[in-house]
Amino acid sequence: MGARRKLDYDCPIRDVLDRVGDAWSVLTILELSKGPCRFNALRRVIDGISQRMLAVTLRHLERDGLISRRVLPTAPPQVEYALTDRGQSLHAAIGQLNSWAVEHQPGIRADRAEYDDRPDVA
Amino acid sequence: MGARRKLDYDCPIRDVLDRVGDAWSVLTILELSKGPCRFNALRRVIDGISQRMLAVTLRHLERDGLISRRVLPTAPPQVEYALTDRGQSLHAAIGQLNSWAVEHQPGIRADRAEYDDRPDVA
DNA sequence: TGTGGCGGTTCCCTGAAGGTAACTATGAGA
DNA sequence: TCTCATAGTTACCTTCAGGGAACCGCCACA
Repeated sequence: MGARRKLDYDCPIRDVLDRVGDAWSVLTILELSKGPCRFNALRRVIDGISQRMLAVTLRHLERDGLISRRVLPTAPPQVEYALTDRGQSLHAAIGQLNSWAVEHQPGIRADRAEYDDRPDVA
Repeated sequence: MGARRKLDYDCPIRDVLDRVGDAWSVLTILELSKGPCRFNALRRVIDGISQRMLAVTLRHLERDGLISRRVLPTAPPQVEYALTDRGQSLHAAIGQLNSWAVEHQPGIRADRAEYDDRPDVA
């Protein structure tokens, strides 16, 4: 949140919004919901994300216990990320929100158009 | 979103995240879910919000058809904001997310503490 | 004739988010 | 031997969201 106001008075939903309000976090969770994935593979599939932001995002998600990080004992060591159970459940919750979005998007779009069209500068 | 990337490829959830990812929008919806409220009353009760951000937030919510704006024919005209049906339903969806947050916050907090404590700079 | 509340709008300026690019080490393959 | 991929980290720089303050017209009250 741009506003670093402390309206985070221990409010639980602020914790989740800090993740869910972040586009990269959501996209990353969506990707990982399809199955485990490595760093550069994620980078290639999450269109437009920078190396730095992917690293930062993954660290945040890992810190919150939403994803797991596993280093594979391969030649150049590869790192596999996967959703934890908690991450899965958040993915489900996001799905709920997504359903709401899908259901209401047409109406929202229409209202926006109407709002933008009316010249009631009055 | 700081990133003005166009990962908004018509993705419905981006629309809703643009509102839900915004702290002020959520707080405003939460306040209005208790009942209609006027501008300055909202300002007083939403701790820390600036006049400008309240105006901006209300306009966004109104544009998306989540709240209604009604000018009362009083002496100094007062303006009453209220959740629309769509706003109510979003409030419900936020409630779902809130439940998730409340349920998982202890675990998240614990994992964060653990993550921060371990000095595996290795 | 102020002063205050109503509901905003406009300006400027800062602080933080995030992009870019350079750098790290290791091993495989040409 | 040179180059690529693996997974990051770090420094630098730009952008823009949002805070703060000033300002608006209007009316009531004292």
